[in-house]
Formats: sequence, C-alpha cells, structure tokens
Amino acid sequence: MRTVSVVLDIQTQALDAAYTYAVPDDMDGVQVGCAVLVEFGRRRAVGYVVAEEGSVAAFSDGPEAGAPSFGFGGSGSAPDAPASVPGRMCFVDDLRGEPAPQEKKAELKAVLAVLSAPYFDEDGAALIEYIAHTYLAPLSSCVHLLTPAGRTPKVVKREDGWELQKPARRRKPKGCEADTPPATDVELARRACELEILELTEGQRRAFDAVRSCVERGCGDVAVIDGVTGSGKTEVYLRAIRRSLELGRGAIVLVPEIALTPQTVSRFESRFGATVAVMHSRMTQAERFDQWEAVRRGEKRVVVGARSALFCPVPSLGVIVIDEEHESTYKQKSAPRYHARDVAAWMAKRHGAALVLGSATPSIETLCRCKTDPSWHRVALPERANGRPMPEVRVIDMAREFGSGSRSMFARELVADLHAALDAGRKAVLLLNQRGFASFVLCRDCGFVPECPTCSVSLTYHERGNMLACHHCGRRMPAPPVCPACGSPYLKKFGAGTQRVEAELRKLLAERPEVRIVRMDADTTATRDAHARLLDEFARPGAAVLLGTQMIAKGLDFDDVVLVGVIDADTQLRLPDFRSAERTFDLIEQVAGRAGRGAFEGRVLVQTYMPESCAIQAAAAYDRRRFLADELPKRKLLGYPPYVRLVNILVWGDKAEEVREVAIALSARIEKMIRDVAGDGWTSLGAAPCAIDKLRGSHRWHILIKAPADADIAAAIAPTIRGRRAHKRVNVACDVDPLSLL
DNA sequence: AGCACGCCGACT
DNA sequence: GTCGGCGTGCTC
Repeated sequence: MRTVSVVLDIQTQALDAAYTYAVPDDMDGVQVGCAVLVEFGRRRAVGYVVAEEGSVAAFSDGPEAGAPSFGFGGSGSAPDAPASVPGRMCFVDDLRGEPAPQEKKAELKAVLAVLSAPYFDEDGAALIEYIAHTYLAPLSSCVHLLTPAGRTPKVVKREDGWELQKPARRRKPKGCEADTPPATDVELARRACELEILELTEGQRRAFDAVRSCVERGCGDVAVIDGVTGSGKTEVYLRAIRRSLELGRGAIVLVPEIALTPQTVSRFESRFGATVAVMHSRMTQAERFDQWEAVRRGEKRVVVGARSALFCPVPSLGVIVIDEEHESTYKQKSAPRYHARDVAAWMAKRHGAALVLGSATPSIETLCRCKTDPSWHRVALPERANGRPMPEVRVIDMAREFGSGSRSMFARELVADLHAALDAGRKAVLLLNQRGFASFVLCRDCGFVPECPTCSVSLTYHERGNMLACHHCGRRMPAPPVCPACGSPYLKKFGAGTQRVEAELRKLLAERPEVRIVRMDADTTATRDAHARLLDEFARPGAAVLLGTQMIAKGLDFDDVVLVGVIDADTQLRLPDFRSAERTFDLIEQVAGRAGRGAFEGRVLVQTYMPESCAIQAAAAYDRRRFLADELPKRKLLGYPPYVRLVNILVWGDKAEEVREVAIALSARIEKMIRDVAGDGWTSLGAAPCAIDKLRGSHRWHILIKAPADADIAAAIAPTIRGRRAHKRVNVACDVDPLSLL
C-alpha cells in the first residue's frame, strides 16, 4: 500500500510533525507538493504531501544516541524517545518502550481527497525540511513559504461540522496566453545581450568574470560583489542573469522591499522584457498569484522581488542575486525566522546554481565567510563606474556647534552648503533616523514619560493631529495637554523626528518658496503608490530637498543630488545592540553614495555628538579596514558574531508570571543540555525579560545562547525545544542567528 | 487547534 | 443524584 507523509495545515506547536496517511489505490494525483484533505482525530484538515513514505529515510537526520530524529517521518516530536527507525511507522506506544502490539501499524487513515496540483516538488520539500530544521521552525510555517498566499484550500469549523473552502478559480489574465509562445531562454538571452551597449569598467569585467564562472561551474558557489555605491553592480547582475538564461536557466533577484521602486524594476524589465515577474508586498494576492503561476509555468524566467520571492517556483534555477546583502530585511522577523542569504546559499548548492551577493557594505558575517569558505569568492569594485570620485564626507561635532552658540538642529556649515546647492538649482538629501515629530515627551516637573500601554516603549509625538503614537504596535492616542501623572502643564518634547525637521526646514527656506521639500518616511509612504509619487516629485528638474528616514539611504539615483546631510548619526550608534556600530558605518556609507553620482561634485555632512567614534570616523574616510580593525577585536572580546553564533529563545504570553516560570524552567533545561551534550564554547546568559518586555500586550522573556562559530546549532538545541511539551498559554520560539535582540 | 476524557463544586 | 468547570492527553 502506498503511503505519504503529510504536514497538517494547523497552526500549533503541538502538531509540528509529519503524519503518515494511506493513499487509496483508486486515487490519482497524490504527489509531493499537493494539498490534500485528511481526517485528523474527528476533524478534517488540509495537509501538504512532503514525501512518499518510502523515501522518508532520506530526510531523516539519522538516529543518534538518545536524540529523537527529526524529519518528515513523523513521531520525531516525541521527547526522550529511543531513536526511531527511519522510514518505519513509529507509534507513541513504541516510543514509551512498552511492548506494543505490532498490529497497530495497520491503523492508517486514508487521504480523503486531492485538493490541488503540486505547489512544490522534491527540491521544495527538501527546502522546507532544511528551513524547519535549521531555524527550529514549525513545519507548517515553512510549507507556507512555498505556497501562494491566500490561494490555498482551507477547512473551517461550522456548527454542522467541518467545511472545505477551495480558492476561487482564477480568471485567465487577459490575453497574452496562447497567441505567442514564450521565448526560449536562449532567445531571451540573445535579446538581452543586444541591449548590453555599455562598455564594462575594468572592475565590472573582473566581477562579471567571477560571477560567470560561478554560474557556469554550477556547483553552488557564492560571489560577493563588494562594490562602492555607484560602481555599477546592477549591470553585473544583469549580465549574470543573461548568462544564466544562455544556459537555459532562470534567475531570482532579491532587493530590499524599499528598493522595489519603479526605478529598480524598470532596469530589469528594459533588459529582459516581459519575462520579468515582480513580487512585492503592495501587490494584491491575486496579482501575486498570477505572477507565481507564470513563473511556475516557465513563462517568466526572471523574478525580482523582496525576501519571499526567493521561494518562487522558478524551473531550473541558475542564479540567485541578493542586492544590498547586508540589509536586515533579509531576515524574517516571524516564524520561520530564516535569513534569505543563508537559505539562498543552501538552494544554490542544491540546484547547482550561483549565488551573487552585492553590497557597498557587505555584512561582517559575509566578509568573514569569504575568508574561511573556499566556495565564497569576494570581488572588489573600488571605483565608481563613471570614474567620479566618492564625495567628501565631513564630520560635524554638534557639541562644539552648540558650545559656540548655535541652537539650530542644522549646523551652520550644513545651512551654508544647503543654500549653495539650492542656489545652483541642485538637490539635497537629508537623513534622519526618527519619524514623527519628537522621539519622546517628558514632564519637566515629575519626569513622567508617556509609554504605550501595551508595549513598554515611550510614545512618539506626532504633530499631525496632536497625537502620541507607538512605533511598535501602531496605537495612536491624543497627546495629553497636561502631565497625566502630576497635572503639570510643562510637557517638553525631546528629540527631533522627520516632522519637526521638516517644520524647521520650511522656516529655514521660507525665503525660497520655489524649493520643493519632500518628506519620505513610514508615515508619508503608507499608501499604495506614495513611494513612487514622492520620488517623482523630488526628481522633477530644479532645486529640491528630500528629507527622510533610512528608507532614502539606498537605491536613490539622481544625478543632481550634490549634498547629503545626516542630521543625527548617533541614533543608531546609541542603541544597546552589538551591531550598532556596524549599522552606523553602513548607513553613512550608503547615504553618502547618494551624492555626486552625476557630473557634479557631491558633499556629505555628518552631524554627531560622538565625532570620535570609530564607526563615524572610518565611514567618513571610506576606510572599512580601519572600522574592522576597531570592531572585530571588540566582537571577539565580548563574544559576538562572527566569532560565536547566537540563538535567542523567545518566550511570550499574556500572563507575566506564567511567562517568567516557563522561561526559567526552559533556561534550566538549556543549561543542562549545554553541560551534558553541547560541550565547550557554549554559554547561556540565562532567562531575562526582553529589552522591550511588553509588546502588543504580550509579556516577553528571552534566553540568549552563544555557541561556537562551527557548532551544529539545530542538532544541539532541537531536543530541548522540540521535545518539550507545549504550554497552553505561553509560546516559545527560536531565533537562530538573530539580527535584533530586542 | 480542537476534541474527549476525567475528576471535583452548585443546581435544573 | 446530574450539569459543567477546565486540566491533561491525543490526534497518522
């Protein structure tokens, strides 16, 4: 009898294993990747076929002494069990060590119906298993990475039982179906090649050679293009994709969500035409599904999108490009907490594809990997493609500025340069890391600072509507006229946000009504096409100032920007995070790259109260070596990546006391695991409340673990995490290689 | 998650 | 005497 492993589409930690079902002899179409309807207990559920039962052994880690195996074999979730035999059904009775009657094995339920064509193949199933294993994530959350959002069948409970809801049949996207057969990859490559009119620079040629040999070798090599802003990395990506198409293979390009502007997308479309599929969060589910379908059918061979585009079903994948590789948007902040760069590296190996990572500021982890892993190759592009020099960066000591009598948030030098740029009819970009008007409000009489009632962070004052807003949960409330604690009328707004800088800027430029001031932050880009509209507004000929948060730091390419001002470089630097110096360095280098891209010389002014800090000094000198010489010994001394790996175990729930108890108990088990099995180089910092210990009403604790850089984290931690009994009201999740510890 | 089973308090 | 609270366990 044929059997299959099925991951149930029921979102709970307790059901996080594959279950085995029988396939009736007369049922057709049950394949890996299909959604199926099954009976589970006395309910019905949708599940996804992840393996033919006979092949389960291939997924299993292989039983090790005392450790439960993990994989699609089911039963792996049973704690402290003798190792199960791969590929054999293993009931809980067996695991308890009782002499269970073998006949129980026959009691398999049957698949009731096939609900869909396959969403993924064996490679996809292996990818699901890899992500679930590596990041200790629930299997069903990993399955949904490969499944088109909102287009999968569901069962819902009704009074009269369980009802199946199939997604509505989608009308054919207008026209363009049968009339012209899609061009072959080779033909697409030929057309793209004709559009390669620009001569590559020496650096681009070297980078392309390195990338091309990775593509041609087809063994999952990684090329890191370490190229300054404006060095022409995109042209290298375009040619890498063309080369991949020549070999009959498709491509995936990941960009940070915010870079998914028409500007970026049109670069790819003008080179590869209608074969480009675009995926981003502002699209409707139906639009995404149409793209997903076209990719799956092989009609579109190049996918450009944000993190989740990595899982688009591109047949015969030849190259994956990740632009701005250092960006933290590539790490998912909810389960499965995967890092697109690391998953892409695995996929490249599996598919015999190449991985191309590009950045002006590669992450320290990536730079380090290039030194230790022979399949990771770094190529430098130290010069801009147009031969222009990098703009001069000047650091302005704001304490000294204040000391000499200036009370403005703009240093005198910045004001002078701004007027000069605008006089010449050119443009300026001002960067500020804080949206809203003021970062917090403080009572001058009693020191009270209004906090979000559900998030334990201070509220940000927004001038629009005189509101206080929580930037974590989005809650908004009217700003109180007097101190809620003591009734004092002296509520002072501290710190400057984009709204306040905009107001100051309008005052400063009151004599110049013709100068356009465009503010770009999460508040002004909330609507669907706001991002593109604001950029168009800024791009119009003539003097203009673009004022925004980090979202303006990357990707902008306007020839007539001659001045970049960083209003407060310290906001990042002061965060209690071991990566804050690296982020500050990256931010300054990235934003500096917006200036002087065209024929005009650019200039960058960085305002700071910490002018001596190495991150700022080194960034101003474009001297990464100097930054690393300062930063790496600190990381080593304090025990942070890249010298160790981190795992952050998150514990949260509604009841503070229950969360605390679970966290402390779990911490004890972790410490026991470290003593008994993990060995040297592992440490646990114990259970502690999170820095933001309340978020959206949920109380949060965490356990930070440090492991040796070469440790097999999943293997060591899985028994403790997967093997624990799920608590009703307290959730536990793992964040492997976390980017944020808040 | 959802459903059953099971063991202790106030009520048609 | 039963109805019903939710604590515990199980679902291929």
